[in-house]
Amino acid sequence: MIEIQILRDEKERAIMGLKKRGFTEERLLLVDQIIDLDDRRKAAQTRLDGLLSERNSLSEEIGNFFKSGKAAEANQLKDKVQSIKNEAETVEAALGEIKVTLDELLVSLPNIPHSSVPNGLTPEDNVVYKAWSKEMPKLYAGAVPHWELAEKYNLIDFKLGAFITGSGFPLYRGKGARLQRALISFFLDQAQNAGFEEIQPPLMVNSDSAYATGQLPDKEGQMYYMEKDDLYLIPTAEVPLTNMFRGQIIAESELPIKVTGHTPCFRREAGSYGADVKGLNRVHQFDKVEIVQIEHPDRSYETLHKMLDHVAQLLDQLELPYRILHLCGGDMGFTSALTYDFEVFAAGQQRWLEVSSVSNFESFQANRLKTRYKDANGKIHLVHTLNGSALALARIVAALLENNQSEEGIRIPAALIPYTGYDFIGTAD
RNA sequence: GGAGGGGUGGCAGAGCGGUUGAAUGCACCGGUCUUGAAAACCGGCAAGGUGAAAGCCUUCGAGGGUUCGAAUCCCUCCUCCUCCGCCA
Repeated sequence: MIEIQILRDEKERAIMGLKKRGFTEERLLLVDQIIDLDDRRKAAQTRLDGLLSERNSLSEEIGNFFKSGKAAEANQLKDKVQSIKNEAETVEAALGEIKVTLDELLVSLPNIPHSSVPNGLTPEDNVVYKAWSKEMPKLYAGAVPHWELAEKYNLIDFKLGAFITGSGFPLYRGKGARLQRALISFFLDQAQNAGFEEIQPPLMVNSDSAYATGQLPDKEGQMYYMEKDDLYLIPTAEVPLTNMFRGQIIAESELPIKVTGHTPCFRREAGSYGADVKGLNRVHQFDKVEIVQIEHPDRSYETLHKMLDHVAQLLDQLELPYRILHLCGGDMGFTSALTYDFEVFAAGQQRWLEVSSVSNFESFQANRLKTRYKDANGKIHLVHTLNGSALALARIVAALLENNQSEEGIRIPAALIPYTGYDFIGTAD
């Protein structure tokens, strides 16, 4: 949720930013509506406060009258208080309505894109921030996509997963399952080396948490929901990891706070179809290691780039060709101010697959989370929150299998061998 | 799932209808003292809204109710602890 103060103080920047997200002139009126509504909120609040103040002092007087045995005077004042209360009730109801409307409008407003965010509305408008300059993998003539490799070497059973649960729920087995475990351990170790504290969070969250990080109400349909318990299955570890800090006031000296965690991620992905959803390209359940930082506003962009370096280094170690995209205004998530996507080239399909998304949310999430820090002067400000995938497994596995295939089998990159315990997947397995 | 007892400031812990936003202690910050530190002493120390400020208002797990007035009484929910049952 955007800070109203930003709309007031930096209205021009806000308008410019929202235009990048494809806001029409008509929708831009929202900004003025919000400011106007906030003015009305203040006026109503001031009036209510005045009435309550009056009520409080009269109540005190009544107390004093009773104490000194002047019941008649006390009862007289009671009538006066009653009329004040009636008025206060009316004002309070009006104020309540204003607040509800204001909140609805605010919640519908996405984050203001950073000034560097490219113009454009569709994924085609994303700008390549860092291209792959080295060699692309050269495959032999009989190379195939990962779903065929998975079947050939008995690594992943999509049919069995579909039988047990439904499509989009792969079942990993043998060396396939071991590869999953290896990647998770590798990613977590790397994150730990980079100073992130390892967390194992709950995999279901309540609506307060989903709301605070922006999954609700924006992406309600994206999440699996358990009605009986009013809980959501997490679509990413970002939700529980960021909510660790909901409502907290952190000492400035403790920033940045860095946490990481591996979790399965559950996504309904309603409405997807075609080649996009083949094999591991898009599934309902996949594993991911997420990195989250709570950072001082002055340093958040510097930190964002450090996170970029961290992800890049992981891909280097896995020997996967990748590129970094600077997402355009229209393709960025609702809560993000600046997002870089990492795409890995999957040679068996000859296509780029998104494996990581690294974002700075500035104070947008923090505003809903009410996560703040106290500066040296004792002043309290909202923190900035950032997160990134480091990394998402399913598509990494896809690229790993496809790019390292040969007639004999699949080679495992050196960095991973200590974790897999094997260096090759062959037909003999 | 059943029975009982709790949820108050960063922590501990009073308050149980009328200057209680909240005693007291610890922690923390500033000062005095000291060569320095500790101790001792003095002072400060919740958040949000509004306002230039003084101030005013709100908040004692959450929501609702009673009352002129609620941290204090009533109802609902959440949560924690103890005991019983079940269980990886």
